[in-house]
Amino acid sequence: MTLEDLSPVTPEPRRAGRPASRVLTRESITSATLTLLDTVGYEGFTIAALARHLKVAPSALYNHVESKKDVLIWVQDHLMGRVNTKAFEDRPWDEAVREWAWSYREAFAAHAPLVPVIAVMPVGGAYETLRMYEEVTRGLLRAGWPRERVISTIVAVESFIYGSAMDVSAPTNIFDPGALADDFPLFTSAVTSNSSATAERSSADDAFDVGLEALIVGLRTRLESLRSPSA
Amino acid sequence: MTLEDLSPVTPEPRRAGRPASRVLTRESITSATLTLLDTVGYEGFTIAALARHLKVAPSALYNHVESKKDVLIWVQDHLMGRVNTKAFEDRPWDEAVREWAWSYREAFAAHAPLVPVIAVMPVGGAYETLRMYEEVTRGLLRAGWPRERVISTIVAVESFIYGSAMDVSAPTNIFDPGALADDFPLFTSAVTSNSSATAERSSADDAFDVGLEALIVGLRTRLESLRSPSA
DNA sequence: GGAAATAAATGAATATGATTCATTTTATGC
DNA sequence: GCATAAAATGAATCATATTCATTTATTTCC
Repeated sequence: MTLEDLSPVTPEPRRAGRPASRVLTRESITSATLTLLDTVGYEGFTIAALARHLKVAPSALYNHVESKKDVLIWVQDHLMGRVNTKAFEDRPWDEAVREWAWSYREAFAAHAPLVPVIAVMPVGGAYETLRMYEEVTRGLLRAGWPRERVISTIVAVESFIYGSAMDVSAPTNIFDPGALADDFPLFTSAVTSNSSATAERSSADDAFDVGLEALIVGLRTRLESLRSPSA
Repeated sequence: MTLEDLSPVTPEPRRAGRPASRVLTRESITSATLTLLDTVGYEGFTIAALARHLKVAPSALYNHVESKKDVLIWVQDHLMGRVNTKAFEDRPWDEAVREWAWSYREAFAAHAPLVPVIAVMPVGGAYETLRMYEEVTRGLLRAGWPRERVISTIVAVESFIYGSAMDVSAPTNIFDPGALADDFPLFTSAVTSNSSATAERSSADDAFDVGLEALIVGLRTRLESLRSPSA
């Protein structure tokens, strides 16, 4: 037994070469990334920091991903698992859309930097993402949406969700016109009135509610007109 | 006259020290950035490349901006000048919102990487941005929107626009489920039907139209209920 | 009108971070 | 049991943004 064996802080630095049992898996990498993001945010999320959390050398990660972006893709698919689609099983479509949309925004509100990535990422191979879409599609079809209108409906609501998820991380006083207030009096007074009107919930929650309810009303009208192709 | 003076390709390398007339201005930097972005896109947009276009040393730019992000902020405010708000002057609010939203999306569709920046950027000091908001606010107020509801209405529509602007740059086959098609049959068939349904316009345009029209219908309902506070 | 301060350029570091490569060790397939 | 592939280390490498010392010109102030 050497002196090193007595030190509890530095277990044994792993020597080079393939270890007896694998240290890194998709799951361990995804989970460490989520912990790291919670701690240091997206600015502090570096390959070096992730490797440190996983107790491996940075280069070890490249046996499992091709780039840092791949890690983020794993994270985003994982987060899709938190999106609640169960109301599509047995509730009216509008209620289900409401529940789905709120949980979808919630899942990504704390991950705004992922949103631009998700928005343009092909879904092939992203299991959780496809599962989510499958369930939403099932719900809309059962409610009577024509099959060829399902995707555009989903994309429309999703676009609103993505924009709203980014809005959550905006500073509360984002609309403060500052020194230019006098040049833009109408907007300035609207901003002031808005602050007093939304004392309770956050301004972002309020706008999301407004937009989502408007979308649902509009989509209901659309569904009705699609089912009675008279006008 | 030296030999160098005869070469048309290499004018005179500017020597160190403040030049007689300034080379860099907010306008020259913004305009060179737009040209550069058109040429090489956001991946190729580096400080070195921008400096090359402007025929200055990279470090010269830092006399005018604090960071690369500042350049993007100038660009985004510039692009806001392309957003069409004139219908708010004399058209019904729903028509004006439609025109505004399409032009807003158009202005940023080719600049998707800016969207996450805009979405969380304080507007103070951004002149074109504030001007745009002022005119939208004027239009909504004139149409009878309560002042304290204007901001949440704008944010709701804007969130949809931001999400949709990112959607434009998504690959056309983004929803191809690939090898997992058999596991998600409903979604897969919806994707197939969607492709045939939107042969003419792009799928992104179609979804934007669906969402925007739904939003307008829903907002109209909301405006009516706000003006007759009976129910 | 001249000195001091400020602005705006150059060019040479510097810092950070992702990624690559050679090497080592171990597991796995035949 | 051997050949091959997988999975780790550690030491480069590379791309980029940013900083710093220096130079020159303009502007400000007495």
